Amino acid sequence: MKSMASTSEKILDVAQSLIVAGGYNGFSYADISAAIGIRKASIHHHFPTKAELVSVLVDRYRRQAEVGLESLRGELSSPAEQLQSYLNYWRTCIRDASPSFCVCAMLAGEMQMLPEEVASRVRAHFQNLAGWLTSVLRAGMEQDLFRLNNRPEEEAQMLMASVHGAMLSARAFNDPGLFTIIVTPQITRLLGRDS
Amino acid sequence: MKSMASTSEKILDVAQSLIVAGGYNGFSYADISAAIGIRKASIHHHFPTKAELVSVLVDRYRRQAEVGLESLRGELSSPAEQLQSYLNYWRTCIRDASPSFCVCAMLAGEMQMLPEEVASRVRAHFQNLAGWLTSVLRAGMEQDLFRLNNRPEEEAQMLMASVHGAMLSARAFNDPGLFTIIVTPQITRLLGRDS
DNA sequence: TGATGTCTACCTATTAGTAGGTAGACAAAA
DNA sequence: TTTTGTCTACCTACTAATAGGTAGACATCA
Repeated sequence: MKSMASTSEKILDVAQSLIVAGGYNGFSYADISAAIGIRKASIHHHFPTKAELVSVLVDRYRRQAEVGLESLRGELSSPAEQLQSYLNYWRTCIRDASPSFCVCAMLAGEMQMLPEEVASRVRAHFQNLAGWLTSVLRAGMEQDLFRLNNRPEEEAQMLMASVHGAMLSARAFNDPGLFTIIVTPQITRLLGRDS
Repeated sequence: MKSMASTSEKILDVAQSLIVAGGYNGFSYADISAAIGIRKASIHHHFPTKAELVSVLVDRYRRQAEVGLESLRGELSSPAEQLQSYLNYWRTCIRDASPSFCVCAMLAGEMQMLPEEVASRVRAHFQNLAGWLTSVLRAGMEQDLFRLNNRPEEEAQMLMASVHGAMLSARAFNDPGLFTIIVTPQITRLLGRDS
């Protein structure tokens, strides 16, 4: 009973890895079909249109992200540890090339030509993530763990941009380690003063 | 004698704006054809294959960027002003939605499925930009204008990631002002201590 | 029985790219 | 001076492959 993933979940898994590699226009039903050994028509049975497939995909991604981030927010760990865990997640992903890029970050680049139903979901993820980071930063500030030079919501945007930019650079230079090099000093900066 | 742009340059102009909007797979010869009122076959006359078209496009972009950055390096302005000018360029672009995104940053996201001839050129641009930022930061450090917490080449990577991430966020939130909000504090940080 | 999932077999539109030809500019040869 | 050839830029008309999507038959399972 190793992987009991349903067909529709397998479809979403493959679609996600294809989007991460090449964006919305970078994959087709034929690609998915070939990858999991099922006919195109069967994929249409589960997801009538491409826009719907990607919408469901982003919904699933958002749900997983929400759960993941929420679980970090437990009383167990300090805001500093929460932030570090978030970054460790991506560091591991990028090193192991599992999903070496955030689906929503990828789609955000194509915002202007995405079906509206997809675009709005991507926007929503960005809002969620910014919100989570803001609340963690604010908590850390109130506990005197972080010394912020800007308002928490601004520092959250800065951090989010660093993370996404670091993903891009790691990919452009084909150097997973670059992610850590870029992102770690930003945390160091929040924690204290000097590196 | 307003705009005497040659046909091939018009093709590149349109292609560039289409790539910025939707990436490599986000445009077709038919799109360009419709945009400038010329037949598809005529575009193939100028650029036999899509990979070649985009390669020439990236070459042109790199040349322009090189010239632009080089002109900032004149003795006239301090490293701090050079950095500021670079950011102002993008701030204006994003505000006016001209090319509201760096072509190479867009393509870097699709790295994994780009024709090799294109991918290598995109990598080269990232290298150039990182190099330029490194040398400006190093100069500023030596003149005691910047107080860096990390090695110049690392700070350059951090800054570059911030810029690209800020472009992405500005697009995701559909808020050009976000670019400045994200990027300005990074400069402030380099310049002195407190915001 | 009927719902679910998969299939074969198709459809139309679009993709990148090709074949072959036309009209005009320019230059050298007659 | 005409004529011949070459070149550039564009055209119409096509190709093979792929895109997303549909209709309906068949099987399995509750």
